Amino acid sequence: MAGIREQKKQDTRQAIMQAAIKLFSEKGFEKTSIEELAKAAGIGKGTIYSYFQTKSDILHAFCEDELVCLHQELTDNADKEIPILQQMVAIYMSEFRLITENREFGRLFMQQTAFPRDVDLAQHLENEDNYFKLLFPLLEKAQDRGELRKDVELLHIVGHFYGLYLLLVSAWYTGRIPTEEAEIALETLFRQAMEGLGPLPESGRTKN
Amino acid sequence: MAGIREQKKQDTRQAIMQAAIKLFSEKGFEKTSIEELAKAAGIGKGTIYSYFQTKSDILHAFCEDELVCLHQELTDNADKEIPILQQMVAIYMSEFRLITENREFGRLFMQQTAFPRDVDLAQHLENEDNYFKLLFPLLEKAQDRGELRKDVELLHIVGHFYGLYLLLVSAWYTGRIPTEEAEIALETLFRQAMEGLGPLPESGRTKN
DNA sequence: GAAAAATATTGACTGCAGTCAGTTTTTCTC
DNA sequence: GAGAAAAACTGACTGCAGTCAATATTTTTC
Repeated sequence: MAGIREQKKQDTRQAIMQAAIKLFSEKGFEKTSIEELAKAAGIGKGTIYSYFQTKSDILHAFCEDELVCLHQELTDNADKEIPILQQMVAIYMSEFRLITENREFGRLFMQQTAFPRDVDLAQHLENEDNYFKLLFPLLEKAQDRGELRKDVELLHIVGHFYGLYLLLVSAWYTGRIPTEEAEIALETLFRQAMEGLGPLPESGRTKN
Repeated sequence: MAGIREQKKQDTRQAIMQAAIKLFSEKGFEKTSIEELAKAAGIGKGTIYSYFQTKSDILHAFCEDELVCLHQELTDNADKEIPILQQMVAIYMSEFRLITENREFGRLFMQQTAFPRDVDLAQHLENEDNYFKLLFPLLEKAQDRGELRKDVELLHIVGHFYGLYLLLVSAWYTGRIPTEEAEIALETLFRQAMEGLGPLPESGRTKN
């Protein structure tokens, strides 16, 4: 049977990830060498490269895993009846917390996620699609409740929120938005997105 | 007098930039080594590092220069009376063209610009401030013409547009938006931003 | 204009990411 | 279960980014 080999592969991958989390957290990403990492994981240097293409891939894989869990959890447990604005803020804020928990990790992850190398595209698109699949139902419900326009594609709506999230993270890295103001800033941006930047119609703004 | 030294410094910097443009264009960024670059510029390897902190800084400095010129030119010559939406599309599209002209350059530039390393923060913030100063007058005029809400901070408006621009570039790198659809996509996003994602008030949407 | 101080330049050196030819381990075949 | 085929593992090796102690050039001082 094809059992031992598969099992070992899982174990090795796990060992690399474990060692990576430990060392990256202790010494930082840059200061940890692949050779150290290999030693800590109890394998040879070359082996790492049959599991991950580059050093930062290891980090990225870890973040990706965390995010997938987080998103799944959030969308499963979310209260789907509260206003979509609050739902989106909640989802993106927990992503934000994960990213900003470790400044250095987060930067590499965001750089790779927002502007991925061509080599990583296939993987990236798959992750992104899964992500959209999680958000779409929430947005559809919101459309049904009349909170969102129905004449705009869901993909565009997701994109819109995501763009503003990118801005938030960018502004955090430049120091324009400090951690403690992030949530309020995101809410403000999302509210602006809902209401529009154009002039108020004479009937006044819709709220929330 | 403090002339010869200053002059030489200018010349050397220029020589590095020239050599960089040439080699990066011919062989690509990754394939060009600092040693080659130094030889092409007629200086020693170490000297490069007293002008730029890292290899990608050289690229970044080049892009930054180009963008500063471009923005100045655009905002000077722009027709300040056409709808703000068209103005913003024009400005960001020329930035987009510059970025996407060379995929690899552009990626590094965007990664650095959106999520800059802490070492580069001071420089980055200065550039960003200059950039805002160029856009603010355009937005203020638009507010006066009644095209933009006056109860939203200019910084938030700029941020909003910039976030959507980040999204566009990101979507281009993932292949979700092909080059030829970029302009229409950006216009759509910006229009959505103006109109809002929330439900249409009974009086109907404002147009443009 | 000579000696001293300040600044710029240099390339040999270090450390590490990533490769690859050779070796070991697992699976398949009869 | 022996021998062949396939897959995984390994660490010596390569190439390059970035450093730094030594050297060269420019400016300042008297």
